[in-house]
Amino acid sequence: MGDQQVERRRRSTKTNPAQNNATVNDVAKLAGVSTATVSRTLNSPDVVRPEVRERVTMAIQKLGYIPNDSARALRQNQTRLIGVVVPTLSYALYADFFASLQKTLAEKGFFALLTTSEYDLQSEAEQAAKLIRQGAQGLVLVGRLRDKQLSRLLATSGVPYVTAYVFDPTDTIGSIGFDNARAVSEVVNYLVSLGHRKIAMLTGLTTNRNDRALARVQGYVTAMNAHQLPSDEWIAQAPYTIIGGRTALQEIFDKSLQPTAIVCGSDMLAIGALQECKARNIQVPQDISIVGFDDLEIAAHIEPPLTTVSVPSVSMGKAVGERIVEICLGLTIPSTPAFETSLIVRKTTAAPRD
Amino acid sequence: MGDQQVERRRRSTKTNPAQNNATVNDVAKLAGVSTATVSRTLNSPDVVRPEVRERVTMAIQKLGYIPNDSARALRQNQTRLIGVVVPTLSYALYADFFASLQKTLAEKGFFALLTTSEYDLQSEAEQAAKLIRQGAQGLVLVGRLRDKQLSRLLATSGVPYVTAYVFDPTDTIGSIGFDNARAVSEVVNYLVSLGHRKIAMLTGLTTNRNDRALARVQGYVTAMNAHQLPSDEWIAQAPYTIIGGRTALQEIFDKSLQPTAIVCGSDMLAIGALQECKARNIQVPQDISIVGFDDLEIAAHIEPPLTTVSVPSVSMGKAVGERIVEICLGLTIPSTPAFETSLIVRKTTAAPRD
DNA sequence: CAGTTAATAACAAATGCTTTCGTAATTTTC
DNA sequence: GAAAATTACGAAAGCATTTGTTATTAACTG
Repeated sequence: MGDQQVERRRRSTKTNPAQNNATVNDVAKLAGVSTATVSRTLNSPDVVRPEVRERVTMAIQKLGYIPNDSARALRQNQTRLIGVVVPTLSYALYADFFASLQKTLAEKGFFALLTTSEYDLQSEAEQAAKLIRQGAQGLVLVGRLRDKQLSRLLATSGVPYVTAYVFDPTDTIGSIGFDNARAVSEVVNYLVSLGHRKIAMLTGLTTNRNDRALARVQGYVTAMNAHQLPSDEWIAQAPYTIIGGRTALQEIFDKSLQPTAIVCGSDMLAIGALQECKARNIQVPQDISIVGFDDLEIAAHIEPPLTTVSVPSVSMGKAVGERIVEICLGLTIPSTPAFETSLIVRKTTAAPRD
Repeated sequence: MGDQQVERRRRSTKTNPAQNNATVNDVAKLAGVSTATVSRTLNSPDVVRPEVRERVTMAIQKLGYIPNDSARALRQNQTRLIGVVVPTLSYALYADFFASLQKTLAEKGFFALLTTSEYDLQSEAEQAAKLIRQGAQGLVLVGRLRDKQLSRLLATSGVPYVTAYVFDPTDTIGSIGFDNARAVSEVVNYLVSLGHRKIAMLTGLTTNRNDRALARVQGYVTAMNAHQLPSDEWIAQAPYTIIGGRTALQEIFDKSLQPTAIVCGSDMLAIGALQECKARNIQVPQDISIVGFDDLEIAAHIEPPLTTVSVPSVSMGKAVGERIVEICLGLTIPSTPAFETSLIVRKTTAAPRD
């Protein structure tokens, strides 16, 4: 049997030319130990004699050895990659959420693979599928409403996931968020307590089945009903942008409705509404009260400072990060209660005239 | 020789309990072919007979087989992971940049591993090191000023990288950005042409060696010198926040300086300056002109709309994505010229009084 | 129809690391 | 001082792929 070709093909497939190349084998050879010992010096230094450890460390230094994580991942079945799909990064809320999440993951030795869905559930499903294929060990998603395909994939692949920004009392392990509906209801209650009766709502697009937006509308409708106030006509939709806020408010006015207060599904909508009022010479809060949602940095700094609902993006990001890591590591998992939002009253709300 | 223990330890190390498990082997068995054929149906379908291909595809379907990317990465030495370190995500500029970059990478089949440095070069170095260890095939960094350690690591590891937001004419391959200094010089020139002589500058923190901020200050100083105007005293630093802008402007006023125009290193600083002026009953632009930098969405929508410098974050993100992929794939690489910024004149600039 | 060629698929090696098992060396125990 | 226990290290298997080489079959040629 000719086995003389064993050594023939060495280092044949080198996609990346200038890549670092030292392997655990090179280190072992240089340090005069076995690869097992090199691995141990790296992963459980305490079980290798200081003297040997030193030698190995020197060799690593000298060769500029960097462990190949693909190999480690393959062997340990552990990529330490968490896939994250957020609607967008252009909205500060999600950017902050992700920043917090990423920081938490980093502390645990995990990495975030970030993609955006642009508020499209089908795109979300595609992104998630790609992330799983790429080796994501766990997934973080925003919202609980999702594409059928994705539901199936999550089930069949068995990849654990955590959802953020909505709270599902039936899943206190995998959902971390707050009660969007209740938060908006409280806003409505506050406005009613101020004396408002004609309250409009500006919401983000619900056509693409955005469950956060949907829940906020729901909260508005519920509260209005509870106060026996009309709501159906008083709702306008637009994208979560300043322009969106302006056009949505125009739409309300175009129906000849005369709201004394406007509840917005996001601060950007509220800022747009504020501008539209300014353009029409409507005084805020004297003529119209406006309430935002999210409490972005800018909200406190516009004129007049915006009354809004503060959302715990940062603590949610942290909690989500901890949770998904716990699940991936198979640790025992305490259930998480809903996070709380809080109404931040600034200068865009007041009692209606007379 | 006893080799009866070969089969003893099977499937022993299973870190992740509920993970998908079908391997290429299972698929091969079910389809009645070899693993090689399964691999080929996936990667070069044209070389396998349609009939067989069909059988394999069915088996893949049936088992819900998802290729293990760690194994593929190991074998091909190709992780398709690009590490990205940006200063922060809380600033919309970088969020938009990343969004564009990520989208471009996704189109090429690559993924972004995102971390933030919080404007700290040492942290940047640490993040980059982690990313390389995690298997990043290429790196995207912001700015060209970096920690000594990181420079060394980049050199020894041979991991290719691209820098963004600054342009280095000596490296038209690895640097993609614009001329920060010139952009600010043009702002100064514009203000001088309007008749301004007392021009202050509000800059981001330069103490942590932020080369974008540094270059912007440099551009201000150069232009002021060219016009034989004083500049040294007229500079104040603060973090890139609204509050930062307010305190920085206060600092200027506290020196009893009476600027008629203020150049800001970012829109957030400009918005802060604007607020400070409002608080002091200073009219903008009648009493003081203010110019921002970045052209965030909000800039066009505050009152009065902000004159600012538009930065090509999105096209830069796209170019960076294409470039780093080209490099990783070893493609031929055209050099990139500097991107252009443009001054967007809105309502916060005017000629000074008399 | 024998012989060459082309097309497919199987075999088996190789990727870099971790980890089990075994053993040699050292320490502890009675 | 011999037996037992402990410690430190090496040999080699195994993780799930890809891929160069070889074997098989089918097609084609003169």
